Amino acid sequence: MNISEIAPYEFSSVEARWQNFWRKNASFEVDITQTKKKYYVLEMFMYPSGKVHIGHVRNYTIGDIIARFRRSSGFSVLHPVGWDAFGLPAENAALKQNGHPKDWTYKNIEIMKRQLLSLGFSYDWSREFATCNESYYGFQQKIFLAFYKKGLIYRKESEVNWDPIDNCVLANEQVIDGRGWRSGALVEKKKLAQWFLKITDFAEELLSEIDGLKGWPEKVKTMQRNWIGRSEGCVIKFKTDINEEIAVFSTRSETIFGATFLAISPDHPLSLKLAEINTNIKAFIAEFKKGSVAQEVIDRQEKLGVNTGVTVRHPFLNKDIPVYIANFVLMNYGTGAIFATPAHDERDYEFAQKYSLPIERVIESEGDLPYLGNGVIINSDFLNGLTISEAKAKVIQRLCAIGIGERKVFFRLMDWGISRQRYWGCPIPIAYCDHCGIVPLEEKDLPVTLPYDVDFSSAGNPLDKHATWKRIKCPTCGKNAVRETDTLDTFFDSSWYFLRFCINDPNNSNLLKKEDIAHWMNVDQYIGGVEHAILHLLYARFFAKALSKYGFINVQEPFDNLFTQGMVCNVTYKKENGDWLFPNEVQKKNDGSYEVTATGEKVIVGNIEKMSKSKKNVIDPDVIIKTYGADTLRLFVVSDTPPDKDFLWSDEGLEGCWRFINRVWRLFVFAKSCGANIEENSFSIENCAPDIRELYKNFHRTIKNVTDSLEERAMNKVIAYIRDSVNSIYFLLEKLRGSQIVFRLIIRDLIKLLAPIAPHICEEAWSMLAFSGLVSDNPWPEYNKEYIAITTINLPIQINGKLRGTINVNPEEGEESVFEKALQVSSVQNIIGERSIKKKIYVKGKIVNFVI
RNA sequence: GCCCGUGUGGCGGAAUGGUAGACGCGAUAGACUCAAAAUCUGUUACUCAUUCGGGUGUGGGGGUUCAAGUCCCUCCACGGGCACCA
Repeated sequence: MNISEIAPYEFSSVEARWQNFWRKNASFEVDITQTKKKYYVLEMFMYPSGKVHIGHVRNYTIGDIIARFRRSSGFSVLHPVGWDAFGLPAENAALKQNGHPKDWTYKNIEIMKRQLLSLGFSYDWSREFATCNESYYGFQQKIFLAFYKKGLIYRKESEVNWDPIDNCVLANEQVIDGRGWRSGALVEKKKLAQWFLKITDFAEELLSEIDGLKGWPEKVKTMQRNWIGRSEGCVIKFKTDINEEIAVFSTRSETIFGATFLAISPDHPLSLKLAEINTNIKAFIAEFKKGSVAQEVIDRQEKLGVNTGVTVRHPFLNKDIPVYIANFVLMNYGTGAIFATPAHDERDYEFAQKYSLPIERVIESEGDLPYLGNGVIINSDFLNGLTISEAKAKVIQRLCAIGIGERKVFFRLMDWGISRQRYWGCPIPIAYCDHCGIVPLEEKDLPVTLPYDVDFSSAGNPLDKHATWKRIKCPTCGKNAVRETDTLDTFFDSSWYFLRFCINDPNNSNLLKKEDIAHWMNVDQYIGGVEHAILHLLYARFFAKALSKYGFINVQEPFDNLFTQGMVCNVTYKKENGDWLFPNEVQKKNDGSYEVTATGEKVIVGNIEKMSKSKKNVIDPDVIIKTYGADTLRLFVVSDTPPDKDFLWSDEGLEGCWRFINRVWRLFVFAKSCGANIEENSFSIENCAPDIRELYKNFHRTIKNVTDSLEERAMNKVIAYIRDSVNSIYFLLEKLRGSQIVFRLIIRDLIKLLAPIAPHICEEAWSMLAFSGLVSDNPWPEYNKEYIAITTINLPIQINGKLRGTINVNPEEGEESVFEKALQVSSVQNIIGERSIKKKIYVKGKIVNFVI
């Protein structure tokens, strides 16, 4: 048989066949009775938006490769799949298409599930659930009640984006340039009673335990640390001339002698009080209240303030300093008040300049103010001459001693607002009774299910407008009451789903069985986008801690290893008028430029950007799977680029992977034609021809390299090593025809090595070559240490650190003998000539270097 | 502004302080073919010599070392995160 005559690989029927086989045989279902060591692989679950995109494919392929690798390495691998199914887009789509969020969501799940199946992922489908399933959110309501009863959930007034025309609350993404997305009205800040989760109770733990997360990227840990933002400082009470105290928080207490004014937040109680008697202040606060709560607007704001007329006494100086209301002081951090030291703080400096307030230097330095660096304290009475840290310690001690200071730690982290004025979310199991107030529902009344018959035709929360749903009897007194009509933030849903996957039958079980959780947790490998580095991962960590504290489970940190994959990018194409074009709408011309295929219009090739619908630089996985098969796509999305880096789509690269799949296919078919069903134990490598022996030994090195690279999740290297060994096999193809046993052994292990990446073709080859069972069930190949031991090396010889030749030596050979051989190399002799050698270096098995 | 990260051929990228550029893409040549495609086999950092061979090269500059892409200092560029947090 001539290898070039082998027909192309018929992926389509093969892939469908094995997908059906795995599904029918529940090949990847697991339970806790298995005696093997457990391994839990989890990819961040998907929002059912309607279509799987290439970014998902990359994420889930990385996960599947790890899952399949661990499985064949002898682990019992839990690899579940589910849907993060509540959320705003379903409501938007329902509005647009006159449909229902529930129908829209379940229809999308069906479509996307079919897509996932067509990629051959090794999921345990028996554990699949969506967060909008009653069994899931019903249990979530139990968690809510438990947290509520423990005081971890509370109700508080909080600001929201309010659309005054539609009379409804807007999510941040519904505010566009400060206006409501539907009405176009200027969005206002409005206070509304909302539910909060006291995540700040766990701030210290959430921060300190980041250090123990050895398997997390440093970058993510840093982001979480910054987000929690612990700062140590001192709260200082200032006496005012109106018989009140103002408490300020400072981390720079050593600069207190430079304090020339106090600034308080417009939301500070004193501000509000003064507003009642001072129209200037009232106007200032009113102006401040306008405008959006959106961060981008706040960030660009100019520093503004108003003098209250109130003064405070400086604690150490015989002087009074004014109190200003300033828009840059935040009520929700620290005490909502600061002492301002313009000489050593940029914001204070800017404010002082604007309002012509005095600026007094208290840290010695040269150059312009504000000065933020280190130095010696000056103009500060008992602090003079001290360093910053000495002064800080001394002044805090003094403030505490005279009873106006207190050491204090504040966190940037704020409590998590969990209520949303939306329909498509988990109902909050609370009743409001005129007699009893806020009453939690009882467990027997759970789940509180979402009504299907809701009206989206007018603005506002459909649950609130529903005729009957919210009217209930009070669980305590039995009188008429109403339900809470807010639903939970979808981050709440995704904060514990990984625990639910541990339960055998998550759609029917009403328990979070401790033994199941104990068996599967922690997640050994979690994989997802870095966009969830802060919120989702922080909330999930918080849930694990809170649920453990209240006895539901016993898990401290849920994710042992975290892997954040890069984005999938592609070039963009535009018409001259700026309209974006899909890649399949353009074609390359002979001169290398592009034109619109249909019309011949000129095409501008734009930047490489993250694939997104709006820029139309998307690739439809379905089309790729149909044209090249799932294995080719899986191979492509992890080849070349390391999985944590951004991946650039290229049609040529994809073609290259398709060629490689066919190249190995031909190899498999060729191997089959060579026959051989000979037992391994009748084989001795010493009887082989030298080049075949070398090939076989090198293949063992490939096994090692592939295994090591998989351990470090470097799929690009895995593929490089496999390709390299395939090349070597091709090189000796005709000789291998006469060495069936070696050939068969190599092919057998090659199939195993490739199987996690391209499972369909490998399963097919495994069965075609009559190996027993499934390749998915077979153990990972092991390498023979003797075969990879190096017996001769090509030793580089350097002169003054420059490569001048090589010699073949045994790595065990003695130093003197190596030098002798090295000096005989003609290129080395030519350079050394008559010169004397000052120093000879031999690093065993590595290098020779002569210094002349 | 602060905190991370990254900088290597035409491109994606390899390289426990020890032969820089594995593997792939692209390019290019040969074999096969009437021809093309596919396939198989070469070549492919730059540069001078175009024969042996030499020189230069991992963002720039400096340093440590027998030896630096790798370690240290410094500057530059790009990417990301946070950003009135007192």
